[in-house]
Amino acid sequence: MKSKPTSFDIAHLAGVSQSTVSRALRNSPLVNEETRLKVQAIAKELNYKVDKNASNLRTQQSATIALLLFEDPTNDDSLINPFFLSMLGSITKACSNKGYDLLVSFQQMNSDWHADFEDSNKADGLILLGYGDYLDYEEKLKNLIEQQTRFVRWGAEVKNLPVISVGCDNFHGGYQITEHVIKKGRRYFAFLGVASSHAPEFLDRYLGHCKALTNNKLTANKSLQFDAISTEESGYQAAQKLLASGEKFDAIFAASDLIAIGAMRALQEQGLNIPNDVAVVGFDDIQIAGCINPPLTTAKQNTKLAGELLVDKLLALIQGEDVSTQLMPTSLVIRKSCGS
Amino acid sequence: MKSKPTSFDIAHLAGVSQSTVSRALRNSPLVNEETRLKVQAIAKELNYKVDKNASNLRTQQSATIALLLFEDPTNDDSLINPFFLSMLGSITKACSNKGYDLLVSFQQMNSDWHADFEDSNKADGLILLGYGDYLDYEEKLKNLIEQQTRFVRWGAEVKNLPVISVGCDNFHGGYQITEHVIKKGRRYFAFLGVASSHAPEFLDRYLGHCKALTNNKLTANKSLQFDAISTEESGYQAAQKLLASGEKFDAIFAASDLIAIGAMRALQEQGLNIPNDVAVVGFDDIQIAGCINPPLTTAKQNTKLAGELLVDKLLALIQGEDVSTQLMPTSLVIRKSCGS
DNA sequence: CTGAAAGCGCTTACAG
DNA sequence: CTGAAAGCGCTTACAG
Repeated sequence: MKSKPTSFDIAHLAGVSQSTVSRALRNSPLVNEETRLKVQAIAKELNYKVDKNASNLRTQQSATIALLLFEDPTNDDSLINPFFLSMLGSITKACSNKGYDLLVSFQQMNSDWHADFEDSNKADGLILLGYGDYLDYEEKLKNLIEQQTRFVRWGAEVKNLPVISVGCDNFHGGYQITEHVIKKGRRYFAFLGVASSHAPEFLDRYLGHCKALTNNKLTANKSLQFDAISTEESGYQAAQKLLASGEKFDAIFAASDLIAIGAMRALQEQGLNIPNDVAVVGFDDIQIAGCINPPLTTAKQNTKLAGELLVDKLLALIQGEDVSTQLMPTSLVIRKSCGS
Repeated sequence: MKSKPTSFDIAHLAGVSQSTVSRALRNSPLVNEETRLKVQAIAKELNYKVDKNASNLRTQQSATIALLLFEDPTNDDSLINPFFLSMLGSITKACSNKGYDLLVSFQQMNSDWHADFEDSNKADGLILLGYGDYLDYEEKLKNLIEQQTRFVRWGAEVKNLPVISVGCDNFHGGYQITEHVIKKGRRYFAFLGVASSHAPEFLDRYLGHCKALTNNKLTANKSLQFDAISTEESGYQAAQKLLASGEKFDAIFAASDLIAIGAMRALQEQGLNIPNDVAVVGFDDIQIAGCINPPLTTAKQNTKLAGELLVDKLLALIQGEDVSTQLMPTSLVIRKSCGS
């Protein structure tokens, strides 16, 4: 196994200095055309590649972004939430379009996040993506800020902290989808999802939901709100509690598609027809949403755009530009689960 | 913005040499307990992190694995195939369990794969994952071997090349699922999927399928095989060709779940009942498979195990150990689409 | 147990 | 346009 060629090997073969090789390979205008071509030809022949560790060490940057994907530890699925998986795909693509590498690492929300700091060392910046108890999370954000780590995150806007977020307009999304179902004639809405400051995104969806109700002269009944985190199982359990409560309802707004899917399973097990007996709507528009029976009406979050925005903003931040938080609109995807 | 502390800063503060700092931080047994604790305390206080570029340059390794995810360019979905997304998740988790970072990059199957070589420079090894025309792909494998790149790949065994693969026993999976449907009383099987050396995995599934037919005294009718790549749309189109062909069939074996889902859409649009009129089975067991209507019977590929095996084998390879190709069994997941 | 020193492979001011 | 040289921040033989 011959060892990898270095720029000195090429210099030797080309009969020039190592400095010139380095310049030629970087397409420096200082280098004579002829010399450059000669050097590049030899480099190609030897299959030479610049050692990134050396060049990064020298230039003090890495052309690498780290993605921190964290999850609520109460979710013991070995599967990652499909919504975040979709974000992961879109971020990966956006990075490669920008010529950046992407370092991916998983974190438990309740862990020490040692890795984030380590990663911040191998990467020029961080993208934070995941879910879990927001109050735990906020603590970690403060740490990152203190470390002067450059990062952006997916989620609701953070008040009182200098953090760049990209997220969806959860309030408006919740408003819009609720209003749609109201127009279909439903009156008694249950909400499945944590609606507290522990889950700001869900809370915003809930507040939009409530606003739509009151604007339409309906009352938001707090006894029809049941906590759930974003898993199918949690949605199933929340729907069972709802059914056991004896409360009257003809519509369910689930804070995420996964919750909606679990709720639908619970309802169908009870012999209830969706949407005739109960309309069900979700949030996210994960890929499964269109394939289940009945297909799920939902508020779509544009993951492709989201990934691009996150990467663009982080790169701008790294360049030292001014960057601001951005809310994206959601779009209503009407399928059969809501009665039309 | 203060610059990052180095080991010299710590040495200065601790009143020891920089060498000792380095040793202390690496928990070298050579260092006095007391000195070590002192150094580590200061490092923690300054929020010092070892510069990976420097240490990697010095040690000539990176504790990083690169994942090359490539796709057939004919698939213009912005979404990644859910099966590979699931593999991505499992590989990411397996890497972090082993203390390795994962660099993810997308490649177009028809591109030059420049990045693979570049990545091989930032990473200790490569994992190849994706689909596309196998014949194009083989050429690239030869290049990698020539570069003496250490890599493992997901897929069918490669003959005549020294390549480590981890894959499923596609032949047996195809056999098993076909036999199950035969036992349900079906006699006329269509196969949707490319069945040629351009797609070795699909071909193996097809061959297993044919073997099950002949072992059960049925004939594999080549006019009931329709090409499809692994997308919903391609499955939809293949099923339409099947319907238009006028051939008689009471069962479809789709080479992947995505193809099956597209085929089901085509059948249902024609008013055909699944499974009463036509049994449909797929391959992979992607997450959607259990949620569609009717739920899809399929041959499950264990992505969690696959990710772990890929990472384990690559790390063994990096350690210079002997590693061999491995086939994993698939497991039959029986749902309603096949008539039971 | 500790320190002085070499060197990993680059990039880039500096001098010509 | 080119070369000699410094230096990025570590790790680790070598000497004590």
